[in-house]
Amino acid sequence: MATISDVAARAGVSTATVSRALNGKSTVDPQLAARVLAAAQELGYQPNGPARNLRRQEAAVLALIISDVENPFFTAIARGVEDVAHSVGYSVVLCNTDEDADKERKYVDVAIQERVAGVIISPTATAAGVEHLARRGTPVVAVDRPLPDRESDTVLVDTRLAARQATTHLIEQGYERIGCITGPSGVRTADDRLAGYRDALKSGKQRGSPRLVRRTEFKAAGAQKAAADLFSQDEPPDALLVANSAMAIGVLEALRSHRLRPGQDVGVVAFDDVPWAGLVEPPMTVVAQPAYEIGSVAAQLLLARIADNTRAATTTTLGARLIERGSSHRG
Amino acid sequence: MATISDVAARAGVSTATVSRALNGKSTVDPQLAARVLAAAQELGYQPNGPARNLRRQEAAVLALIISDVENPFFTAIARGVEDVAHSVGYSVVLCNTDEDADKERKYVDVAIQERVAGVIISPTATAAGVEHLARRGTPVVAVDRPLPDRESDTVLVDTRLAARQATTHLIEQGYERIGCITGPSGVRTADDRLAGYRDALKSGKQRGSPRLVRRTEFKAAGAQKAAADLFSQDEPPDALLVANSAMAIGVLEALRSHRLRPGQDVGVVAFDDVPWAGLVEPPMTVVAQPAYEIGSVAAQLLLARIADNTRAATTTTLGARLIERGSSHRG
DNA sequence: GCCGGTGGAGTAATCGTTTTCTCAGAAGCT
DNA sequence: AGCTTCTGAGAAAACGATTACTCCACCGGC
Repeated sequence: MATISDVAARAGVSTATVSRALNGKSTVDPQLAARVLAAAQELGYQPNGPARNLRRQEAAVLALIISDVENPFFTAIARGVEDVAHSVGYSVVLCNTDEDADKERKYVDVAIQERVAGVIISPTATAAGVEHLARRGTPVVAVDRPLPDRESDTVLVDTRLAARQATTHLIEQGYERIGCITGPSGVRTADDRLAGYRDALKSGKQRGSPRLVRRTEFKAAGAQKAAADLFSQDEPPDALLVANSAMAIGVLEALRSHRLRPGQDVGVVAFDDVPWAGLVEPPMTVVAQPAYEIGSVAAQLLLARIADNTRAATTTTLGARLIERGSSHRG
Repeated sequence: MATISDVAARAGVSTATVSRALNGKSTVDPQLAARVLAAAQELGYQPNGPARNLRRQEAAVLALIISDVENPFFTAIARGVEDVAHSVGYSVVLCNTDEDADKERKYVDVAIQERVAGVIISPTATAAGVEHLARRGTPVVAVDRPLPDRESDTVLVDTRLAARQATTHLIEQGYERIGCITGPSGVRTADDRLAGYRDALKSGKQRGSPRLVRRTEFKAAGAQKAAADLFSQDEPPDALLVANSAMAIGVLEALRSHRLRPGQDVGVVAFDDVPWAGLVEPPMTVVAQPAYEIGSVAAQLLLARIADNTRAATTTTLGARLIERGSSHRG
């Protein structure tokens, strides 16, 4: 593997000049620069990243730590981050925590060890290890959920309001026993969606009941059980607010096996506008979150903070949009 | 940020001893080792990755270069890779090429520059830049599609056979004008699925026709147009083999807008068993590919090759499974 | 008692860049 | 002409780990 000194030798200059020429730094005689470039080309020179990062004390890499690669919401965020990052020459490393505090801690440590320039994270309930980042001074942006204590840049969706609007929509459609299936207690988005649901019931003069609420992992299997459980009660719900798209799959399966038709028998609104939402029968009413935008905004904030870490921490709250389809209409 | 010499000073030993103690190398007096560990703990020491990688001439990182993070098939592969890699202490960097040769080339260069230990890639049609990897001696495993000329470890699905079986299934169900919507020419999986489709027609004594075949990007939008196009012909197809799940979404949308019922009017089989396949009406018949297994096998092969680069290149071909649901039955 | 072997720890070289000095020569000014 | 200023390029010092050597002390065998 060719090194910078091979290039220097071939071009008949010092390594310092090669470095300057290749990085377009300061002023190098154009003729020399051309010679250096040619030499590098001929040797197929690829700079040694670790050496560069060691010297620079920082890698042009952003770490994106999310809780589930298989959730379309997070992959859309990833795209938003990537597009922005790449446009300014940063690479993105995607890390998958599976909502597991140990994995999260491990990835945070890897991020620190590799001296990434910054971290975008959707923290687990405990936000394990993020204080290490703070200690080291690595810029952090939280997405989807805020960090518990640390103040940092944060990009959120007003998910409580969105949940409220979705629930209000169900009330307006005439549903009278509206249930809610949301994520684990302690996960902020899960709590917020539940809170928004309750807000709506209260202002809609409906009485809520713990018997209409279930909490489980953000997965299909858990939601299916929860829904089955709800529908085998004496007074089952006639509508459901579902906190994400994986859960929606479980709920729809449960409805099917109970021979309940979405819309007709049980109104359904779920979070996240997945591509297949329009294909089920009837099409599913959803709360569309601006996932791509979350990612791109987060990346921009992170880059700004990398450039200037003295900026005050900001919180950006984006709006969600209710997309009405058949699953929330009786007719 | 604490360095290894800070730890050494605090423990009253040399940096060499610290390094040995922390890496569990050779023999260090247990008492000393304990002192070192304590010192590291107290200082919150995190080794400097770039420095280590520079010296070791290799990073404990695998690059996974795929063509679409939003495709569940590829995210499932990613999980397979991750699980294996992490179990032996490697990290995984996920890179998204969007089927774009330039991005692919760029990511390959990044992988080389960062001196990753190995690369798993689903190459674009041109496999841009992979020869750089070969030149540098970086181990490579191809997944989903083979590399054009380079011989390397490869993990494939027998997608041609799967397409043939799926098409034969449609023939057996009594469909008589079976069409095919597949990916761009030159993409191996797209070509193979088309070939398998033709194999089946031939042995089923059905006459194929170019008017029943459409090629487009592996995306919903393209497939929707293609399907709309097919159905507005004089003699439209009465069944379709669809080459991936994103395309299936486009096809189902097109069917809906033409008021054609899957199964009843038009038989449908699509590749990839996505979670929502069972939820559409009627449930969709699919070809389930062992995506997670592709990833885990690929990671194992890569790790083996990292350990011993003299091994002969192998090709592993996994089978796919047809899951029959309602969309391919008339009744 | 001497010598080779060995376990355990320190010294210092090394990885390949970037970047700070340093310096030579050209150019500009009076 | 003599002085400063400026420009461009080289020499060499980092960056922080790993590891090949070296060295010391101790042990056992003869």
